[in-house]
Amino acid sequence: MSVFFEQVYAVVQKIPLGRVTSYGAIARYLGHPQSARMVGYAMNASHHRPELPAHRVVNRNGLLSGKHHFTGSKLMQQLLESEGITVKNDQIIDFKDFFWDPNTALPRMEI
DNA sequence: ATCTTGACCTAAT
DNA sequence: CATTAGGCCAAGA
Repeated sequence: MSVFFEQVYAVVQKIPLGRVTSYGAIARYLGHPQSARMVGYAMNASHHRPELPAHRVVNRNGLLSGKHHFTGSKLMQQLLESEGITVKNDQIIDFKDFFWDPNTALPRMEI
């Protein structure tokens, strides 16, 4: 497994409860601003890590693009709503209010 | 070995 | 406004 994947998991684990972030934000934080797809791919490969709060990662529009990868089509939404986030039509309401940006919330990765 | 398919994003048209 | 094009690179066929 590549180091990049591990870094993605490390960031995802730091997402506070009740907050969400996006694939691109994680990619940017890891220094690969154009590798957002790889973050998504890393999540796809993260099924062997049940403790990972994968439901707190959505796309940049607040859309639950990965809900089909959870067991049960409503599970991702239920997990988010159980943390106080409102979801309607696979879309997070007031997304910007819940958005958690690792680039500002975490110390920037030092050189 | 090649080809296709993605839990994506940005910039340009 | 909407649409396209390009970049990213790991797996599965």
